[in-house]
Amino acid sequence: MAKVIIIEDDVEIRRLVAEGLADKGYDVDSAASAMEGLEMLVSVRPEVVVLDLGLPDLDGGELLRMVRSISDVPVIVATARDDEDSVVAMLDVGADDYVVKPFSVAQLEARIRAVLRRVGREGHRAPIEVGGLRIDTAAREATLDGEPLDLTPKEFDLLRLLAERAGEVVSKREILAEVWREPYGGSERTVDVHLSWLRKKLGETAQRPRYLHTVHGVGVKLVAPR
Amino acid sequence: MAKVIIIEDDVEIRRLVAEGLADKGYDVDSAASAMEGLEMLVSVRPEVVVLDLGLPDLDGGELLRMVRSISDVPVIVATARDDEDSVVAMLDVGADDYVVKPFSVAQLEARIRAVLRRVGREGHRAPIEVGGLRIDTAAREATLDGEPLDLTPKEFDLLRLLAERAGEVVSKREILAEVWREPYGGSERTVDVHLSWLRKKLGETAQRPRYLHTVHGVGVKLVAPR
DNA sequence: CCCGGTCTTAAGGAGTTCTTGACGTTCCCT
DNA sequence: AGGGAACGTCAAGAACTCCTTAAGACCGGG
Repeated sequence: MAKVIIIEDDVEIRRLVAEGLADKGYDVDSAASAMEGLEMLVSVRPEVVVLDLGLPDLDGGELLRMVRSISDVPVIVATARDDEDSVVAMLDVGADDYVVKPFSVAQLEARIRAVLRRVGREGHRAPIEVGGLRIDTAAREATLDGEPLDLTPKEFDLLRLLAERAGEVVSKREILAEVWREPYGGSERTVDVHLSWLRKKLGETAQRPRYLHTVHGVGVKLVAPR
Repeated sequence: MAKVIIIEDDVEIRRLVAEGLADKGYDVDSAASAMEGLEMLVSVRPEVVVLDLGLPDLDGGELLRMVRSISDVPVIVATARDDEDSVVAMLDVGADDYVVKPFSVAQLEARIRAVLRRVGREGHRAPIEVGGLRIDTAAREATLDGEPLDLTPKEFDLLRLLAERAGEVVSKREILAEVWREPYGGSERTVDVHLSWLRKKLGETAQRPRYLHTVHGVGVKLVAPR
């Protein structure tokens, strides 16, 4: 399973987390200091880093920047109490997610899995094509019959999800889980609204669909127009 | 048999349900709090979760969202009294079914079985074919001799159920349980009406059946016409 | 600090789908 | 053949889902 490294100075927490994750099948290494963590990063090449803020030898933000300079590995920050400011700062510098101490191992694992899922999916693949639609996930660009579509982030994610599963009906709940993953969903109405906007940009209406077909009571599916 | 976890703070109910289900052959674990439940979710990896609303440490909706962020495991919500609003909210956030307290173990087990049957079927991604009928469950499309059938949700579910068990007589009560998710209530007349509509769309009548044959006093079966 | 773009939420209205009850027909059993 | 139960169909209203618009919240940049 996935390789994880924990950078955390508190012996107790380190051991707890390391063992907890190991029990769940992760391949875990841990470092007690920033320096040790950096060395481990290059030697172990983990798929996820769990980084404690408040290390004795180096400021967390500084360390995160250094990590980012050598790798794109996802970093989950563990912060003591609900320190909003530092969390925001961390996300700003490139952290992927965070947990607030005290956290359960289960909670941490949930974040790890979410992060892995996310990056796993973003492995740049060939652009998706459905009819005259072309979705370039790497460039984050979409075109319709060669014309570029000006999509907002959510619209793009929504379109990509539906295109990845072209021909398959996707429920709104599923869409919420996939596209709106932070911080745990919203209402299905929101999906409706974004779908409506997407339709407008695709030059179609719900009554006269070309790509986006709603399946009453179930969800939507994207199909190539005939 | 299937692994189930119960998340319920009331000791009495927890014990009752856990023992009741264990008697029926389920592999049951129980948690007394939301946090414990989450940990159990990742450690035990149950096939079904029974979740009590009104836990002391976390709002049910919040917990359900967290569960959903980790896994797609079916969740059956147990709600005190007939709290319509919270039930609707739960289903909206991704609950699969619910029971209203006080509920019997038998009742709960019926729901569990229905849910398991349902998800077990999701694996069947391959379209079903019976004679000139073709039912694509992923795309939620049905065709007859290549011509698309315009079916309502219930009609589609009904046709799929019968097609999955082609040649076998299915009772209306069973249909109600599967398609209408009402193991107890529900009028069989409703099934008749939908069957009638289905027949019309299949281009046949009850008197001159091609696919849908009623077996008087027993139920209906779907067979390929000869 | 304001501004533009984006997202969420609320609400109305339109359209579809479901349920119900009635009534006629068919089937089975005696 | 007759009676009763099960079944088939119709029509109408209830219930539900969906679409769209508009208004405000939020966020980052100028």
